[in-house]
Amino acid sequence: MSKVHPHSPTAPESRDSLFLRAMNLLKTAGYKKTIHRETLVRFFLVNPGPLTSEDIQKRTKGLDKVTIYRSLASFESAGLLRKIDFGDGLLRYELNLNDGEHHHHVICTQCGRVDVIDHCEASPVSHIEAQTGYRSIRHSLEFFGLCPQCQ
Amino acid sequence: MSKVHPHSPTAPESRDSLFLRAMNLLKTAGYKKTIHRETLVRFFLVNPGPLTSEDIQKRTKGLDKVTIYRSLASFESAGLLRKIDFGDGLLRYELNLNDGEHHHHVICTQCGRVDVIDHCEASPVSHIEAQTGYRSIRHSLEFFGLCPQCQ
DNA sequence: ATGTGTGCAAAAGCTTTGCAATAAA
DNA sequence: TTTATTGCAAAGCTTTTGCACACAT
Repeated sequence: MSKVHPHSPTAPESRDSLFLRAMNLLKTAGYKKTIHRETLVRFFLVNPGPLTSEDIQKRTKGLDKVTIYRSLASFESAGLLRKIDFGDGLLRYELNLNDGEHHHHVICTQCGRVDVIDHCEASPVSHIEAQTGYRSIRHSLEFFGLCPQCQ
Repeated sequence: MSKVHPHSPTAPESRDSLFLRAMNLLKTAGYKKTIHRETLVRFFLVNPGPLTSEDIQKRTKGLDKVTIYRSLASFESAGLLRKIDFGDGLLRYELNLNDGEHHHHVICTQCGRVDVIDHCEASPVSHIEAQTGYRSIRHSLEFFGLCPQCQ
């Protein structure tokens, strides 16, 4: 259901290096190295998401649903993944190995296709902080429309 | 749970006029006038939201949960309300009697307070359309942080 | 009179939790 | 050996659906 069209075909860091870095993040966060976690990390390196737990279960046969949910929670807390909510009742997870650079998505409301928008163009956080008095602000920004194929 | 701090203390249009306009939108959309719907419309005029179904049920005693859900759906389809998703598993609804001007929110991750951000500063839709080929784009943008009281 | 709205109960759907068995360090 | 992880089943939660009765036009 979640077809994802990647934006950056050439990765600057090798997959092996990313894998090691990811496993290290898990270790640092106090998580043990298990076969399932390795499988899931490798899976996300190839399919960076955003993916639902169902997407993941279908494409990594043999993994229990609960194991997936718990792994996703660990990965998020270790900083490997970030959770995304498109507002359709399903949680999605996306690879997040470059914390700094965040991006957003356009979701096709017809077919569910997801594309990445490279540059974040939301209002500067400093501006919102000044206007509202809030601090430590993060934001969630997603676009919805009809993809070229569905128009 | 959803405390909302309004941004615009003075309404340009009288409450009675808004009420009539809202009921007219319902009528135009083919919905009948019922006591519950009138109650809910009046409630939203005083509490523009965003509010969860639980917020609404607590503050309009006597209304059945299912009636609320179905009314909210009618109101949304008639254009009175818009649905908002803060990503916490609860749907919220907000008065939407001025379709044109849309705004966003800052949500306190500690106490749940919600403030309004008047000006939308997301990337122009035309720019996203040109970049992605998507059409009929709408967007969802919410900010999360610590409100002044919770810092 | 006809079709819509309402309320109760039950179902759905995704996500979490409990617990005993298993595996990692 | 001590602590975390896994898998199955069961529970939790919000939201939706079914159906008979009541109400609006």
